[in-house]
Amino acid sequence: MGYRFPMNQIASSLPPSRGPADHNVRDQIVEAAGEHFSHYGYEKTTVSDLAKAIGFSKAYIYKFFDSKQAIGEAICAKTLSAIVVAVEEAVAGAATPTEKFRRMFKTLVSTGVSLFFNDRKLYDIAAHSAGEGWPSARAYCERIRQILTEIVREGRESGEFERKTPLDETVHAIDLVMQPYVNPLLLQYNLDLVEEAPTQLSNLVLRSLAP
Amino acid sequence: MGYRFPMNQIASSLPPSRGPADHNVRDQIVEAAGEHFSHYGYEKTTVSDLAKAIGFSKAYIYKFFDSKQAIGEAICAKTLSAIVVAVEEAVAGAATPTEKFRRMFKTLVSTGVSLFFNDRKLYDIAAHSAGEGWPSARAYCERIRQILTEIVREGRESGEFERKTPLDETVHAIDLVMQPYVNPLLLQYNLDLVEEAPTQLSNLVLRSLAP
DNA sequence: GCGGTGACTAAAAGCGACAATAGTCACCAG
DNA sequence: CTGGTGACTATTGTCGCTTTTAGTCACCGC
Repeated sequence: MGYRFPMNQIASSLPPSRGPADHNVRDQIVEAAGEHFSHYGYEKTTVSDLAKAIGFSKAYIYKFFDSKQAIGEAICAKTLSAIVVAVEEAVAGAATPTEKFRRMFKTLVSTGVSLFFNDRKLYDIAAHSAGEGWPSARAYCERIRQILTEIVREGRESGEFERKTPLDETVHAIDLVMQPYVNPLLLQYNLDLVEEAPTQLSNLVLRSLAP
Repeated sequence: MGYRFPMNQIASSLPPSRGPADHNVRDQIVEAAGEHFSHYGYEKTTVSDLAKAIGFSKAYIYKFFDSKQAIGEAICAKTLSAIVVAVEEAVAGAATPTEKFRRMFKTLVSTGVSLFFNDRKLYDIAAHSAGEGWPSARAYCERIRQILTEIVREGRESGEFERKTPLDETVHAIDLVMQPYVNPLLLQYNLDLVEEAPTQLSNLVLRSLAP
């Protein structure tokens, strides 16, 4: 039996869903939710709306999801996954760890901001998710940290970055620096810094990584 | 004629007040506001409450302040000044620029957090102020940046910090790093990081400043 | 003029009745 | 046993109304 989520999707540690994992109807729900949430927002779409959209009763939806929030989580995970994918692609296209880090940071911010402006409703879900510490948001931050760790590790191995400080500590500190731009909840308060921050902070971080 | 605010107070660039600058009644208003806001919060205290507390009519208060918000600003400025003073003292007690920076960051966070837990009502005003970009909050951030600039400048002169990158840029980047812990609006979202962040981030910043 | 106010208004907060919604459950069809 | 639902409830949101509240102004006593 396959895992509950498709490959590059962010998997919640404790999936708050029920019913069969891969089921046509489940996908239909997620799809309908994606459109409705994106159009009318999380609050303004009722579970009945989703039921109507896929031609089933509201009660049937609860065979697949524990709660409306669980549906929100699924959408949120999908949204955040898109950012992760963008970051992964940007990183893959860079040659050196230094460049990887720069691109990672920049892509992270720019996709986040673009989500904010082009898909505000979905962004709001993500922000809310981060604020409440939902698994989807946690998993997202965790994934970003992993990518970061990989970059730093690679940089250390190639001798491009210093090797004195403990890896975990370094990564954690850099993570703290990026946090205000990674976390959707915080990003919205830093929109005015979004132009300068990635470059300036990348410079600072990279200086701190110099061997 | 003296300036509108006592020496180590944060002065708004465009003082949104009216009436004589140093007037007994003005001080009484500020004092009463300090107590009421701190006790019952900004929203729950009415201007009439303040008037009653000092034994004058509500209308008279508006001879000294443009609006309730202006009174809020005064209180906010006072509150934030206290943080600045704490930071200045901590910095003054340190020998090297490195140590000054460490203490600055640490004091900033710890006084901010202590404000959050011990004077929540006042903290909320400060957070609101920062969110709305009131002059008092701007001035506070500006003052923090000045102190930071001074430390970096001193460190550069003494050869403790690198001198290659432009001073402004360096300071700005460090400022960005500290922002989530300086800005009361942001600090409240980072309370769980408050233990580790100052040390970890200080380490990172200082590594980036190494000559 | 200076120190001070009550009476007014426009806008917003508070409130209670009512409607919409999340979530459950017993039950039905094949 | 799988696939599916209508009818129910407890909670939450919303709407219109009343009360408060920020802010003004003309005016008073000295």
